[in-house]
Amino acid sequence: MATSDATAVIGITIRDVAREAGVSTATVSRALRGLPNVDPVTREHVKRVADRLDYVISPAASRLASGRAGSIAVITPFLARWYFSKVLHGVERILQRSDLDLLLYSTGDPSEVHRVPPHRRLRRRVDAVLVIGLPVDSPDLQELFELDLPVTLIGAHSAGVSSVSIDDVEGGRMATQHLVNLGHERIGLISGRPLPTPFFPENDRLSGYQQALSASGLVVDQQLQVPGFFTIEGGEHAMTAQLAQPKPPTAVFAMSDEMAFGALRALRRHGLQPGRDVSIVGFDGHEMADLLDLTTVCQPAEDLGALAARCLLDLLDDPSIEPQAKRLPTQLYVRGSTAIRGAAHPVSLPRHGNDAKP
Amino acid sequence: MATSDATAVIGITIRDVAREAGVSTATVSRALRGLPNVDPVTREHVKRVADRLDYVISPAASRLASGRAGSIAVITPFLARWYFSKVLHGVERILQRSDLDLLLYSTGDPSEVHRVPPHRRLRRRVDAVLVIGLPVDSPDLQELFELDLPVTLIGAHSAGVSSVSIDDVEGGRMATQHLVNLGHERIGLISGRPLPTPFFPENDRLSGYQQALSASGLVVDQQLQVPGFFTIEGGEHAMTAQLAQPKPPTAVFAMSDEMAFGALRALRRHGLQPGRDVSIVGFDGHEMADLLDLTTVCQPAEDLGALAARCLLDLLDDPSIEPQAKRLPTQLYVRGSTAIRGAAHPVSLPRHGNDAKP
DNA sequence: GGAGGGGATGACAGCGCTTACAAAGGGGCT
DNA sequence: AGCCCCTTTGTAAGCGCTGTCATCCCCTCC
Repeated sequence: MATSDATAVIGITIRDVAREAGVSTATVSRALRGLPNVDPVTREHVKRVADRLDYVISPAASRLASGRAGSIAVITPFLARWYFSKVLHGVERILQRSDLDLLLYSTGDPSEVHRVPPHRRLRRRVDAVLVIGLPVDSPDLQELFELDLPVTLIGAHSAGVSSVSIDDVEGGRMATQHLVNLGHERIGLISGRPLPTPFFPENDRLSGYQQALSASGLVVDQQLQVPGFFTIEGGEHAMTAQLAQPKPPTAVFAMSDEMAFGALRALRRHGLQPGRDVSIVGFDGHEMADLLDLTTVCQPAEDLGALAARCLLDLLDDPSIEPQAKRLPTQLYVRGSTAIRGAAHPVSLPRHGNDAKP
Repeated sequence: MATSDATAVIGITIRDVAREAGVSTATVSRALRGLPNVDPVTREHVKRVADRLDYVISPAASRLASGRAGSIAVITPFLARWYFSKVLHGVERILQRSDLDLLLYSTGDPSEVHRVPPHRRLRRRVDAVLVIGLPVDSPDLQELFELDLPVTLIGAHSAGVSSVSIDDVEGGRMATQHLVNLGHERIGLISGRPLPTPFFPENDRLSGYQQALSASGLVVDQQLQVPGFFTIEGGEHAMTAQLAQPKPPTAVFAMSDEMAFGALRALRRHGLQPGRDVSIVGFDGHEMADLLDLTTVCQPAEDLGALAARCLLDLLDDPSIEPQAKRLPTQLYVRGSTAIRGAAHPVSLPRHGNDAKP
């Protein structure tokens, strides 16, 4: 291969800059990368020449020579769901300022059949990995750890791995306690998957739920815990199942806003009014929660992503940093979907949620 | 630098595979990449050896030698908004099967101050570019074209550039015609930005809106066109502004579901009921539209992304393919937020005097 | 004034692939 | 039998950087 003429249309190389600036390629490399031990005058000169020639470094060459991949992978099961897109946004914002490329890998639902296992693709391709909300016991993740790359987990945590998440136990407790405080005693739960996954948000939220109930001397009833799979439809089905019980709950904590939205729809379909007939608390702080007047536990998803990205960048700078699990606070936003138990009337059957004016 | 011992911990190289398989590195390269003119037996053998050694090609080396960047950039202004995250998901799904890396670049709102202009970062770094929903007149995009890379636009179109989008004129017409058919005569519009952008969805939707009105002999009233900036809040403000008019519209077409959601909230805040008092049509097919009983023009966002990715892959395969503008169909979903004008009661005044439920 | 030190620069050998080109072998065909 | 062509394989020259090492030069200090 090879065009021996370096000035060809293909592109300006470091050699062209070196020649033009009257220095060696090594000096150009050092000057442009901000390395120490370069005369400020030389550096300025080189920079100016590079600019004038419109020189752009060849990432491939640089990577090959330096052994660094120059990019980091972001692995997420979903792209179009609230939490994941928010986190990704935060990550991107930070990474954009670094000179690392952001390689996006979506795995799809962990339960699905995989297309290409990420670790296979990641080898020699990235310097570090950011994982959004994948269960730690996922085989993919295990193989990822074996790649021996710096990893930061978002929304999950694991011993010996740096992570950024919220305090899900506290979040679950907060949501449930709110319902308890309103006088509710039969408090249902719309959880994620049927089988709990260790070290994963849903377990912690479940713990918080259980703790809040127990602390108030309430019974933790397995019948009142229905999986909603973190989707709107799932939430709707779960709520419908709750309502179908012989003794339905008077309040429900849904582990995500999207499931809570589904629950709201189920209520509407049953002619029930959120807050008055059944109280609902969500989890996330979805923009739509305000719209639907849903009480919810807000989590700073975008900040989680940004913080995780910063951690990873730091880790890349100084690999000796001990991994640590950082937490960001959550906050309860109380809205109309929760109310004192039996505040207005016992269950009645209005058609649609809209009340008359005073 | 340089460990001369290739079998070092650093990694297995093509040379190791070649030695182990008893062939030359060239043959290994050819065999592994599926190039023609390799004896099937040799190929199988090489593959087996490579597998056994757990060999992974070094992208950097491959890219440097071949001159291909091995990755494509996806540029999007937003990550966490419905349309963009859906499209991105579609793109990712297709690209995952290719051996190209997906580099994610979010520009933020085009009106914002930029961090790093994308084209600066893209040079020598990607083989092709996928642009989601950026106005064609954006300076960024212009400089992008000058990079002379294969480009595919999603949700916009431009002469000489391949693109994938919906028929926004038809979509706007469909939404508006629906309202006309229901007997509405004062039909408001919640648009995107105040100033129209050439070749951009909002202009086409606007055209569709105008066409539908004109075709039915209705007046196109500038006063009834309010920008909503494609956000919930923007939609709410816009709707509020519509209601504050001396002669408010009886129906409104919002150019996105998120703005329509905001409009719904504005209605609620004014004690008005969607469908009965004011009809609202959205645009997108957001999951939440079903929940909120919003009539909307559905667009297949994920399919748009997938199709665009396929186009770009094809273009990369065969650069001689003529750029073409592909379109995907939209579909009107009629729900409760639109109804025959004055079906229940004649139009009541927005501010006060709202009657109770039947 | 000479030795020693340190900052600035240059020379150059790779990094691990790809690919033109050359070479070798194996038929089919005349 | 000899020729030609095609398939398969090997050889080796880069791709455009980085990093080590050597060199040079200017200062400082004794």
